Amino acid sequence: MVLLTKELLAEGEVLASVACCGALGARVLSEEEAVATAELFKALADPARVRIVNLLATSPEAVCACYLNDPVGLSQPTVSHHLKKLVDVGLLEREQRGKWAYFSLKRDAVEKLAAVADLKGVCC
Amino acid sequence: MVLLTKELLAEGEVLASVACCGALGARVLSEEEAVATAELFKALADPARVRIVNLLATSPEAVCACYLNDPVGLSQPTVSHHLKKLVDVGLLEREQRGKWAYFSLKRDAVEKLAAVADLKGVCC
DNA sequence: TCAATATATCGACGAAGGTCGATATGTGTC
DNA sequence: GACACATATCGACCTTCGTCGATATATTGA
Repeated sequence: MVLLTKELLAEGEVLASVACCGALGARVLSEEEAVATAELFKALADPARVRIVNLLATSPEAVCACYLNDPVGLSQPTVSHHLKKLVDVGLLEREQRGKWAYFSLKRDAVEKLAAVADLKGVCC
Repeated sequence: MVLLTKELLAEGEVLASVACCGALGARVLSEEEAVATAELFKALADPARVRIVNLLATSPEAVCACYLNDPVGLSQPTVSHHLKKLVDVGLLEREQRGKWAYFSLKRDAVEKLAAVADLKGVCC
């Protein structure tokens, strides 16, 4: 079984789970699609990362990492760890501004997430 | 910090994470909302559960558990374990028909999931 | 070049979770 | 009631993951 993992991707590339997972209600998913879709949800399966995405979603502009440590309430290395996960999965974009790192939501990833999670009209 | 866990819920009640988590892009979430939202995403953060939800979403009617073991490709206890998780979080409905257990997507949970995942118009 | 600051990486630890075989529970049938 | 079958629970194992302190890397400014 071929899985979409870091080992299969060239160095520096993002996981980009959002680019290959299928809408949950559209059709029967292949195993790889199921794994990729789970990967996307897994990125949001932690309160700290939900908090980060929420903070970015409610901000009109990119947010400096230094403004995230306190609201999230975890140590700087841990927040950095979560930010990396969100970037790797393709949900966040990282921009270097001097010594600061700014993060923002990726438009296409956000749309993909909404599409994957949309099951309306399919069930019940 | 008060968390939404099984211990805080009366026996027989579902976790119902879908009933209390907030839309990611609407406003700044409280800690409890962030936890509940993560709980919902966590339910779909596994390929097997994605597969189950996908199978139910692409089926016009409730599906017997006995038809899920093979497509999911895991042992019967493991599939049962995943089904329980999905029911507990409020995404699935369980119906007993004779000796068989039938599962289907819960409409309100599905709508909630779509609402939570919808970030369009907020970011970028 | 050196000091200061922001961020990332490393290593380790404990908790949480997925999986299975064995077994218990529940339901219908004879 | 005894049996067969579907499903759930249990116990154990191993992996993954979140977290932190310590440290490395990178950027700015003097």
